[in-house]
Amino acid sequence: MVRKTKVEAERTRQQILDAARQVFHERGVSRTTLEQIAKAAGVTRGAVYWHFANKTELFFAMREQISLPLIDRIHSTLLAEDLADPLDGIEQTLAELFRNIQECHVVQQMFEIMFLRCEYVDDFAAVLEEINKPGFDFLRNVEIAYRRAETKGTLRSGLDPHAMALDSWSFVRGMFQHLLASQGKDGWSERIPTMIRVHIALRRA
Amino acid sequence: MVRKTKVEAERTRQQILDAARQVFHERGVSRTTLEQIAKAAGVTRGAVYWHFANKTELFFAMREQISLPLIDRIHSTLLAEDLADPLDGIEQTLAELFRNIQECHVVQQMFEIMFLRCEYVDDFAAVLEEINKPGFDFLRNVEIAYRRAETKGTLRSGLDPHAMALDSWSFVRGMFQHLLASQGKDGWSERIPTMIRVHIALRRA
DNA sequence: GTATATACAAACAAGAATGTATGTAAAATG
DNA sequence: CATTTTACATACATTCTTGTTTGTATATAC
Repeated sequence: MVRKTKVEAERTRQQILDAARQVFHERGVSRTTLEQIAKAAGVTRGAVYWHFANKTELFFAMREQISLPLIDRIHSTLLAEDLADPLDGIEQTLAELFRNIQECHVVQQMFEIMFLRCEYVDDFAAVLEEINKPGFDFLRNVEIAYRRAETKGTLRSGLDPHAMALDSWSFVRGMFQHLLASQGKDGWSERIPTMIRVHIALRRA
Repeated sequence: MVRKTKVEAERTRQQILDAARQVFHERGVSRTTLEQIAKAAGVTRGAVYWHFANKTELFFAMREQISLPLIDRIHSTLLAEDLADPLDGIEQTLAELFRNIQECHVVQQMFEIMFLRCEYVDDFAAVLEEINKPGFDFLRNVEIAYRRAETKGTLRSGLDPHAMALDSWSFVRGMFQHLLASQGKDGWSERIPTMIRVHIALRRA
């Protein structure tokens, strides 16, 4: 076989990452072998071991590549500067988040791997904390948004912004679970926008 | 080695089930070997293969033994006959549900296995549907409770019982995730009763 | 243009893990 | 009391995976 140029090598690296996502999604992380990934990527295990030390490192690389950009996008929308009603900002952010998942096949696969096809033990236990971290950021920012709504008087009086943020966070995480666990069998996808609207409407003045 | 009596055999079967839960929880389902389970149960793989055909069957047996009784308990509380305010019934049911998880070590381990240490592929994909089913039952019953509250006038007017049930379901499922994923590190456990109260208060008249 | 490092493929060695087959002593059974 | 199951332990064969090692053609650096 011929030696590849640097750009070609980078492309096979990407192919391996893509193949890993596919196979992880299909067989579960623990049960996929590097051989399967290599085959799906059209290379041999040699190439995989050249680019990644082992399966764990490959998994982490695959995950970061997809989730990091996603996280950035979310926060920029949530705290957009002075909206007329911050509650609209929250509503739109949530809607956009779920739209992202439903429309982007890659993101959806990644989430399904994270929630349904990965065992968080040993090396992977660290991933859990990395998953929780953006959650905490989200929680904090949503609370800020609710607080702004309180100031502007669009939040129904008597509602505590912190408590509302906690409730919304649970709501979001639950929706995630539903959406992923239902595997698109029930009509979950279509109900989501309505559910988000109802959830926010519950706390409008 | 001596042959055991029937009751003794039943006890080793139970020991294997207990050991399986422990080891599944510690190492993740895919990564635990029957050898590890056997060792933890104080027997050999021979005993495991005698009582169960393979790891999958053992997993299913372990799961059913714990989850079935739990499901029964939930529904009986949720639709308790004519409470003054059905919303109180929902609140109490949720509180009790989470208390169950926090207090019963076995239940907690089982849920952590299901949510964080199991890959839902191939044989295990069927488990997902079994998990979803009691969820649907819960959803339906909560909706009934909300409808009763509407009739009694304790549900804030203008709120749709069905939409409220969906919101509550997401809320519960999200709390599950938080509770299990946080691994008891943050002060989640203590906040839960308050969160439940807030969630229900949002929809009181 | 030569030397060297690169980007893999191919071969190798070793250790699990699984399923099955065999052995066996004691409990059931009659 | 003789026979037959039962409830395992032990041994075996086979298959998978993994990690490493070796080989090599060719970009790339100088």
